[in-house]
Amino acid sequence: MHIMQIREQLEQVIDAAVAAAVEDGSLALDQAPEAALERPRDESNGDWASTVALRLAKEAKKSPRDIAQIIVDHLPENDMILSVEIAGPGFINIRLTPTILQGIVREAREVKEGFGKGEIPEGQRYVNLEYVSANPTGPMHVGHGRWAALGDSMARVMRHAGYDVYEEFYINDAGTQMDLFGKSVACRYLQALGADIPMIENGYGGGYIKDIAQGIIDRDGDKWVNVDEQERMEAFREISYNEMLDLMRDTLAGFGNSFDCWFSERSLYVEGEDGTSPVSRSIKAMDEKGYVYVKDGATWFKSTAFGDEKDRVMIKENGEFTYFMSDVAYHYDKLERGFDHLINIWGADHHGYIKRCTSMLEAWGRPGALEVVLGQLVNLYRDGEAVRMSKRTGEMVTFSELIEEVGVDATRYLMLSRSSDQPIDFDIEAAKKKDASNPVYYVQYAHARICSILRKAADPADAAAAEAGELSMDELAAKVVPVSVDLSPLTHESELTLMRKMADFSELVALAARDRAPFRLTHYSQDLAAAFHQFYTNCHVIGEAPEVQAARLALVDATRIALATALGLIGVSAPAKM
RNA sequence: GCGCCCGUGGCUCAAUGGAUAGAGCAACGGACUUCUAAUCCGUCGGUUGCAGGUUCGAAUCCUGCCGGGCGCGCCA
Repeated sequence: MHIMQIREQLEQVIDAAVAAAVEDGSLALDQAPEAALERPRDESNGDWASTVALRLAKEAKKSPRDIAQIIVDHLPENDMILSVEIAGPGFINIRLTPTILQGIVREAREVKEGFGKGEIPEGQRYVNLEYVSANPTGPMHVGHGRWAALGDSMARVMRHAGYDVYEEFYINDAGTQMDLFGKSVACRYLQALGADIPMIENGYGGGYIKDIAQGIIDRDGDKWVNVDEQERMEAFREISYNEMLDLMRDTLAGFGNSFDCWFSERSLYVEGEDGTSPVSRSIKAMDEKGYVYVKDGATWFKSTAFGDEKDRVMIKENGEFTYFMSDVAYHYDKLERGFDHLINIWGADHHGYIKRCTSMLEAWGRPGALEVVLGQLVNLYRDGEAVRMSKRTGEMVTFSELIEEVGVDATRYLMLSRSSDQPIDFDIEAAKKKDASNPVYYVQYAHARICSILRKAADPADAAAAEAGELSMDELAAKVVPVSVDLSPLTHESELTLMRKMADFSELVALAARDRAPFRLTHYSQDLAAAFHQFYTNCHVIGEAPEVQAARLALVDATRIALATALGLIGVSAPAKM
């Protein structure tokens, strides 16, 4: 039986019991209630519990415990339920037969990395997920690292749950900031070649600007000194832009991100053969609905029509476009590209920007199409001391430096281990520790232990092949124990606990996807690892009676698959050895 | 001032409106001649910021305070 079916089948059993009770007059109800099944937090309260009796008390005019007893008395025959008991104020606690739980082991081994996959109807929508979108005027900071981890994991989790997700990086390569960037580099260039000039106002002060300038000197020498100022700025702007973009691509690729698209803001202003651009088309579409007007020489979007606190300027009095104009065109372009749903991950400091953006989608007749996930910021510490994050003084720790020092796995795990609406205090020294205080190693260690068992149980030649990388763990496991092995020996309490935890996986993935909350996977992977470590302590595998050893090997392998899949969804590696 | 987010053991965090609020770290005490001790077991630790309200039931929902973070441009 498939995991997702357990809940559904239990619901049917409860529904049938209620219907039977109504049928013979033991319960008086106007309409059929929900089965109200949940997973009790405390295992001693069973595998599943229904609160239906508690909810029905008022309508049925009986005490919850009496109702529960009536429902239990009417439960139909079935092969899933081992035992039922009424507890507390009227909970109906259900314990599943070991056979049902053992089915999880077989399923995991059959579907492997597809374990826990879902197909929710909502997921049929084509989702555009835009995140990081750092300005190409400097290296990424650690906050961007959090969005990189969050966005990537959200995409993975949502895909696993059945969504069709397209990952996009928006490059803010238009506007005055880019010019300032080019001017800043030009300034450092001239200074390095002996010019006694001050840094421009509002220029970029980071040390990397000097590095870029020095790179230009190394390549081109002083050939830009006597060039027209505007021409020099533009040339330097483009050189620096490409250098920064390459840097970001490298950093993100090294972190495990893979964007389907790097979208250039500039492209929004480019006219096609028909003489229109996303900018012109987006305004036109808005205008046709009556939400555009001109006042004081500027062109406005009437966002107050949708509850925004004030209308927003798209084209300034002087004819320049605002940053907001780009976003109007950008979101319109996404719709034109056929996305059904848009998700943007933004830093919490952008929350004041949300209303005007959701308003534009409403103006185009697509209310609700834009969803903004706000992430709180990252506070960096080193041994408890706050690390200053000043871009101006160049004192900041960049994202790539952080990855280099802490490592991808630990960085990802820690970045994802808190809900995105909570700020993270990220301590670099704590993150580097490879001991019990660092949960990522706890989880990975469980996986490594499993692989070790499988190698030990295997033919020495196969084990050697696996260590040499010639045989995958899936292949090794298949040789060690067949999928069809008899699982009935798996009845030890530690084994049941482990299987119950695995049975939670698909619902957890669906929840994490629905709530855009990949942090649940970190908690889940820790729980699963804990269940395995306990099993490991309590149940020996190799050297047990043949049928017990075989069944336990299957269980161990299923755990490996579940752990590797869970870690994979947060982008953390599952090492075969530690 | 207005708006958004957040207050849970000493620390870091959990808990689709459910049962006795759970884990880990730290502290203390145990467990390796046996598949990896990066592990396991136990003890200690709480008026869920405060006060009301909603209901069979509230850390969770509503209102008001207190405290913290962020935002309120024809900037990007």
